[in-house]
Amino acid sequence: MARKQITGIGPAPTTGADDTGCPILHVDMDAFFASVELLERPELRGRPVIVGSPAGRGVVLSATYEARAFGVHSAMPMSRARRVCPQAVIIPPSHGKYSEVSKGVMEIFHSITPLVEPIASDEAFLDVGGARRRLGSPAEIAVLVREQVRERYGITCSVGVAASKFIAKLASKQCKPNGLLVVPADQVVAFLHPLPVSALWGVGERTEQALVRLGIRTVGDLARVPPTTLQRELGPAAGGHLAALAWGRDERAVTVHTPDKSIGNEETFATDVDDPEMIKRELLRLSEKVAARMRKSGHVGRTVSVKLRRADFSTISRSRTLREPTDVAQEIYTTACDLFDAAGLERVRLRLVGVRMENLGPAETASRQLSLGARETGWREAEQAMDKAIRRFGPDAVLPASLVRGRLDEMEA
DNA sequence: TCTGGGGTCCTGGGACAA
DNA sequence: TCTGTTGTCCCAGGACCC
Repeated sequence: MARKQITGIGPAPTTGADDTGCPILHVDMDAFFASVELLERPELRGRPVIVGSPAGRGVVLSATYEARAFGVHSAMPMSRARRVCPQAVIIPPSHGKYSEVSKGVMEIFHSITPLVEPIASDEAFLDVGGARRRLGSPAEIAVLVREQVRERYGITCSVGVAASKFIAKLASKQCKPNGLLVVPADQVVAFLHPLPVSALWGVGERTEQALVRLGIRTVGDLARVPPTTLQRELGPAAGGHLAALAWGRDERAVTVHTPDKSIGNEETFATDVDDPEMIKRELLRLSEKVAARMRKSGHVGRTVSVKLRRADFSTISRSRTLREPTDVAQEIYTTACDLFDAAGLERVRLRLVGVRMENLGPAETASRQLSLGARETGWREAEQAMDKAIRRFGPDAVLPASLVRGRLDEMEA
C-alpha cells in the first residue's frame, strides 16, 4: 500500500517503451482495502471513502482517490481525516476479506511465474524473465496481469516494469492509479534524477530533513554528492545504500521466501493506563497471542522484547535473551513482566504495550532440547491443548483466569 | 492535532572472551 | 599477570517500510 507521497513528475506512462532487459514487475493494487470494500458497496463508487476505525485512536488504512483529493492519505490520524473530508464514508476494516482477495491475486501472479516476492497484502515483485517465451515481453505480461486482476476481482492495479526491483517499484508508484509504466534500462538515470529524494527507499521524514540541510532535494542532487560524504552524514550503511540507488544500482533479486525474524503483537489502549495490574493483564493477553502465532507457524524464539509507549508518545523497549528458545506463553509473559517491572514505569501513563519474540528458529529444535530434559513445566502441553480447543470451539473457548477476570470487570463497568 | 499494528534493519555502547 | 585489540553477542533506541 502506498504510504510515501511522491510528488515528482516522471516520464509519461508508456507501454510501447523498450522493455528489453526489464524482467522485473512491481504490481501494486490501487487503494486496495477501499477497492475491496467498494466491491460489496458499488453505490459508493465515485465518493470519498475511508477505511479505518470510526472510533478511538486510529489511523487511515486506505482511502479512495476521491478522498485523497481532499488530502486524506494512509496513516493519517482518523480524527484529522474526518476533519479534512467530513463528507467521507467511513468503513471499519475487515482484514479477513482483504486477505481473501490478496490470496487470489497472489495466485494470479503465481500462474505467471514462480518467482513472486510478496511484500505486503497488496503488492509484489515478479521476475518474468523465464515467462517470455510462453507469455510475451515483460510489458505484455504486465498488461496480462492487470487484465486478469480486473476480470477476476473487479479492482485495478498499477504495474512498474524495469531492470531492477527498486526502479520497478518507483515506476508503479509514478503511474498510479490504474497505470503501467516501463522504464527502459538505458533511461533509468533520466527517470530517476528529477524525482524528489524522498522517493528513494530508505528516505523517510528524518533522512529527508538531513539531506535538505545539505542542500540535497532531488535524486540528481544526491547522485552528485561523493558517497563518502553521504556515509559520514547518514552512517556507512544508509549512505552507501543511497549512493548506489541514486544511480539506479540495485542488485537485489526477487526472493520467493524470506524467513521470519520476529513475531509480535502490540495494543494501543483506548485511553492511557497507569494501573500496573491492567498493564500486566494486557502483557498476558499479548503473550498468549504471540505464543499461539509462534506455535501455529512452527517457530520458537529466544529473545523476549517488550515495548512501552508513554502518553507523550516517547517509547522505550526492553529485551532479554533466554537460555532456551520457547513458544510457551507463560514463559514469555513471566519475562515480559520482569522487563516491565525493571523498567520502573509503575504509575507512568502508558498508551501502548507490545510483546515481541525475536531470534526465531524452527520449533523442532526446541522439542529436541526439551526431550533432553532441559525444561519440563507442562505449560507447553497445556497450551497446545488450548490451541486445539480454540481451533474447535473458537477464540473465546479457553482463557487464562486473569483474562476472564478482566473481562468480567469490563462487563461490570 | 494526533499519531495503528506488524514488521526489518541499522547504529552504538557495554560486556565478555580469545 | 597485566594490558590492549578484536570479534561477537546482547541490549536499547530509532528510522523506515507497508
